Amino acid sequence: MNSKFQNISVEEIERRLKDAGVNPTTQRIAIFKYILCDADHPTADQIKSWADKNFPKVSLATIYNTLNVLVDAGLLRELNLPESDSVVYDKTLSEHHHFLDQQTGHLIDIEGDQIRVELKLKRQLKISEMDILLRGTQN
Amino acid sequence: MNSKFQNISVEEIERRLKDAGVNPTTQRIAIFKYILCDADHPTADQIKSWADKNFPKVSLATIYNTLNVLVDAGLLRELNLPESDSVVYDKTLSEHHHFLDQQTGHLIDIEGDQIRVELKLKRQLKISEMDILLRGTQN
DNA sequence: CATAGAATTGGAATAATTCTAAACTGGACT
DNA sequence: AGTCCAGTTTAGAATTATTCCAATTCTATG
Repeated sequence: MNSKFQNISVEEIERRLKDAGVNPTTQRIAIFKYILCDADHPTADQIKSWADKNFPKVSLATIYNTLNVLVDAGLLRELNLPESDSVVYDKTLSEHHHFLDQQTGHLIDIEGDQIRVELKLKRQLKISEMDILLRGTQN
Repeated sequence: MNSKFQNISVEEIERRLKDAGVNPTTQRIAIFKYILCDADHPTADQIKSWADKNFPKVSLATIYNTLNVLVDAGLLRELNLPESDSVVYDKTLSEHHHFLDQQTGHLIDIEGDQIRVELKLKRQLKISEMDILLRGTQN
């Protein structure tokens, strides 16, 4: 159920791109499908490595362009973890947080319903977003 | 009480450095004092700008060296916020989190006692650290 | 099928940080 | 005071992720 590796048809990918107002080009479809179906919080470089094995040519610039387009369209989120120099891309759009396994470096999504936060702020703050990063180990 | 700008004597700074096993050189004392007394979540570049006005010469490499030494000694923490390309340094060592004012870009410490988190994790995870970043606006 | 606007490309540019090798400092021992 | 040495500082080169740029290639539409 919670499988990271899904099978989504090219048609479905195209439809999602169009619905989000993104022109579904060959490169965008391929990159988006890879992220949705095969990858797990990939970096631009990991996407590039994968692309090099599966396409005649996709330039790194196109990968960055595409990722930015997808993020701007709300189809992906970018995550900037302190422990990595590279941005990783997150296909999960529902409210969620993250757990980083300090032994393996593996990043796991934690759905929003698994964390309840109670704020007792002294200041008058209007909170619009909240990022939580848990660190630790898995048994 | 919650003042960001404190007055701590050079002797006290030296003592803290020594206690943490850090050789209290002129540059380290100056930089550490600046962070503790005058700065608010500064970046290396901001420290460099300040240093340029107050010293004949402090190289940027020394600033980075010093910051790394202080972080390794547990005298500072580094924060890597998604919205900035640069690391910022945090003098507050007690458990706390952060609020980022999306209008001003200002970063505010939120003490640990103002946030209560209840975890209902499905997986068996042993949590050792938790970073929370709130975003929003101030009234 | 012509064409304009969008997408892609390779390579140069940028920016934060680290690396390197040389020069400098300051305390310990004469 | 003079020498020595480990630790520190320095300037500048190197690294790395990402963006920029100008030129080329697609693609949808008339």
